[in-house]
Amino acid sequence: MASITVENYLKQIYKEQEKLGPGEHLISVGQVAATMGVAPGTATAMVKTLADAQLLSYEPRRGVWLTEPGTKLALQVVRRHRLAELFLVEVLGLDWSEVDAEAEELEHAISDKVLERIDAYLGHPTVDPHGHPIPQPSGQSLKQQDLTPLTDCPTEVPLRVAQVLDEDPDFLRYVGDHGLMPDQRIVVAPREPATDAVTLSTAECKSITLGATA
Amino acid sequence: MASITVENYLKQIYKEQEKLGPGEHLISVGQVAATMGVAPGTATAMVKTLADAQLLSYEPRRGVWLTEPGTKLALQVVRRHRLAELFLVEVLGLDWSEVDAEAEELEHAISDKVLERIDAYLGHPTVDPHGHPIPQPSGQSLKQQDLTPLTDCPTEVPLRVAQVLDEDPDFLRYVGDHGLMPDQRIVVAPREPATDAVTLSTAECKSITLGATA
DNA sequence: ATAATAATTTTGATTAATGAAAATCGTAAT
DNA sequence: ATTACGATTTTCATTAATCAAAATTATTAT
Repeated sequence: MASITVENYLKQIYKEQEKLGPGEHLISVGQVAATMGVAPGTATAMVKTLADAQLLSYEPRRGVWLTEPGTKLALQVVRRHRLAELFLVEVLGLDWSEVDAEAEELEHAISDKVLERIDAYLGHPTVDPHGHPIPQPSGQSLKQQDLTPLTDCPTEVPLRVAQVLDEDPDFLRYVGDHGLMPDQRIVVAPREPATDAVTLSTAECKSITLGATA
Repeated sequence: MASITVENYLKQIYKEQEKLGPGEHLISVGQVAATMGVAPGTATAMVKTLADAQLLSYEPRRGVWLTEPGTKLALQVVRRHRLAELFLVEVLGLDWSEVDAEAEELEHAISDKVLERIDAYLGHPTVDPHGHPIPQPSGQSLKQQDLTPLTDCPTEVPLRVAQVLDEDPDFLRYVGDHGLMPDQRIVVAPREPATDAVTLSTAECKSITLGATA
C-alpha cells in the first residue's frame, strides 16, 4: 500500500498538473519540492522511488508527470479529500474555511467502504464546498467546462460563482463573510484597467480580490 | 505530537492495563511486543523512548505502566476510536463487526474539533457499539460498574447484555446474527459444570459461547 | 564562445521504527 | 549451589523519509 507520504506527493503533483493547460503535464522537481515543503534533494530522491514504482515518469533535469496508475491513485486521494470536506460541512457543520486542513488527515484514513457510504449519504455529489469537482470512484475526473476567471468575466452582467481556488482559511472566511461562495450570484463591476483588482457585488456587499479566482 | 506508532503503543498498553484487577498496572515488555505484533527487542526500544518522553514508567526486566500524561493520551485515542466506531454504525450504517478495523485508522486522523462535533451529533454517548465505555474529553473514563461474566451469571433469569469483549469480526457477526449484542435481553440456561460452554437464549435462538464474554 | 546564474542531483548524515540473532538476567528445579 | 530455561535486553543492520551542503548541468547574458 502507498504510504501517506507517497499519497501526498502524488496528490500534490496531480494538483500541479491540473493547473497546466491541456496537453501540458511536465512538473519540475523544484516545483514538487516547493509544494511539498521539502528540500530539493528530498524531492529528487522521492521522485526516483515513485518512478521505480511506476507511479510517475521522470526525466532527469526536466521533470515528472504521473503515469496512469499514479493518476488513478492521486484521484483516489483527491476524492477522499473532497468527499471528506463536503461531509464535514454538510453533516458536521464545520465552516468551509477550515475543512481543507481537517481533510488533509482524513484523506489517508478513509477506506473504500466508508468512502462509498459517505458518497451515498451525501447523494453522490459532484463538487466539494469550494466548487472543486469530486473525482468518481472509477478514477475519472469530471472535466471542468468553460470556467472564466473573474479577471476576464463580462462586467455588469449577473453571474454565478463556480469555484474558489484559494484554500487559505483567512481568505475563505473573508470572502465567505461577503457572500462570495460557489453557486452565489454576483455582478462584476466595470474593470479599472490600471489595477489588477476586481470589484464585484453579491447580495449586498462589494469586495476586492486578486487574480486567482474563477 | 505523538506519532501514530506512539499512539498505538499507548492505546495497547492501556487496554492491557484495563484487563488487570484494580491496583494492578504492570505490563511486561513481552506482552507489549505480543499485542503490538513486533519483535521483543523492538518493544524494548520503544518502551525506552516512551519512558524518556514521560509517557510511561519502565522498570527493566519487570515491565511498564502508563504515567498520568501517558494515560491521558491513551484515553484520547480510545475516545476517538470508540466515537468513530459508533459514528460508523449509527450514521453510515456499517455493521458492528467491521467498525473496529475501520476505526483503527480513523482514530489517528480525527482532530479535537471534529471529534467534539461527532460527539455532539451522536448526543454525547457513553458506550460504543460493543458496549465499551467511551472515555470523556477530560480524560476520565467512566468506570464499569458491576458487570458479570456470562460464566457466572445466575441462570434461568432474564438479563441484559452489557458488552462484548471480543473484537473478531467473524465472532461478532456470528453472535450478532443470533441476537447477542449490547442491551439485548437474554436468559442463561442451567450450567453444565463439566464444560466451559454457556448456553443462552435470546429472542429465539440459542448459541454456545466461550469464556470471554460479559 | 565564455562566464555567470539558477536549478538539479549527489553525497553524507540523521531520525523513527523495525527485525534477527546473540548476550544477559532471573527464577525455578535439581 | 549449580544448572537450565524462558524472558528480556543488546547489538547490528535495514528501510523510509528527511536535510545540508557540495558537485553538476543547463541556460542565459555578455
